[in-house]
Amino acid sequence: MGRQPCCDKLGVKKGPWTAEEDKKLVNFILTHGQCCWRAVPKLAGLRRCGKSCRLRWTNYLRPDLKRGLLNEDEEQLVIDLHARLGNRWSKIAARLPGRTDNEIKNHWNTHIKKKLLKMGIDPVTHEPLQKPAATAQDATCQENDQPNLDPNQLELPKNSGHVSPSTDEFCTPTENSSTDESRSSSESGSDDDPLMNLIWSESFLNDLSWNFPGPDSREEYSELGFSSSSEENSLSWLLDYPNIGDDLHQSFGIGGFSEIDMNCLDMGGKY
DNA sequence: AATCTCATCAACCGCCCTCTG
DNA sequence: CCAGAGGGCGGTTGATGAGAT
Repeated sequence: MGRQPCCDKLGVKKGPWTAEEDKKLVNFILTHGQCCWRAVPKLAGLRRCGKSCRLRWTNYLRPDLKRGLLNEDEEQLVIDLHARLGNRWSKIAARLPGRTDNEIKNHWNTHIKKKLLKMGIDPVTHEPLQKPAATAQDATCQENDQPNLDPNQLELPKNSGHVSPSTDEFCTPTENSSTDESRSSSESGSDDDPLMNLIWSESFLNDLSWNFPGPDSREEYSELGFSSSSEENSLSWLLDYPNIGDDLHQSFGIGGFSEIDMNCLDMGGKY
């Protein structure tokens, strides 16, 4: 019998999303809410798989997403949760407001895994690594001069003596988020994300002059060659949604705008 | 300046789970 | 209870950018 593919492969576009597609998707969801994903592409005028739409929305377009690297507290939380839950990224993500399973998974694979290995901890079992002989890995571990930790008290060295996370810290990662100094300069905490700053800036919120969607400028947008690889480009059209948060809240009860998030965004009582 | 290597992350794939008729 | 449809999840891949040589 075989399972029907989730979508008709014929004519289904793949690859990076364009600003135009993003616009269509958000426009549709703002209008209709999250309904049957399978029907979304057709109704929204997208040549995409429903799954792809859902993924794009949940991982990228949702307005309640935090951007930027996980800060130390979030990282620590991820490690703790992973020790208990394993690779259940969605469950882990559920405990980190504004973070997606994909994001956490990526961060785990690129940052945390290495960090744990350096500390001599098996990232899979959270047990101390066996040391049959002095391996290259062990050599790197020694620079930490850190004894193998009890997995039940997993704690990163940087965090030892670190005060428990305050709500503010949790919401607005600061410079201390640069746990991986080598990469963080260009993409440090969400505070530095120009896109989100732009979207949630006062001037943005107060600018009532937007008219969605302008027939000229916006429509030309995707033809200018902007690709979704650039957040600024691919999402700047979101500026056309002055009440995006309200709409989302009312349309389908997005829970992401928790009180915490509201505080983080510091929108001066906008909501 | 050009090329190579590595790291990152958005997106896809396919399996599994849940819901519905 | 069963089968099929749809959604969700986790693993993997490929494009891209940054740093090293």
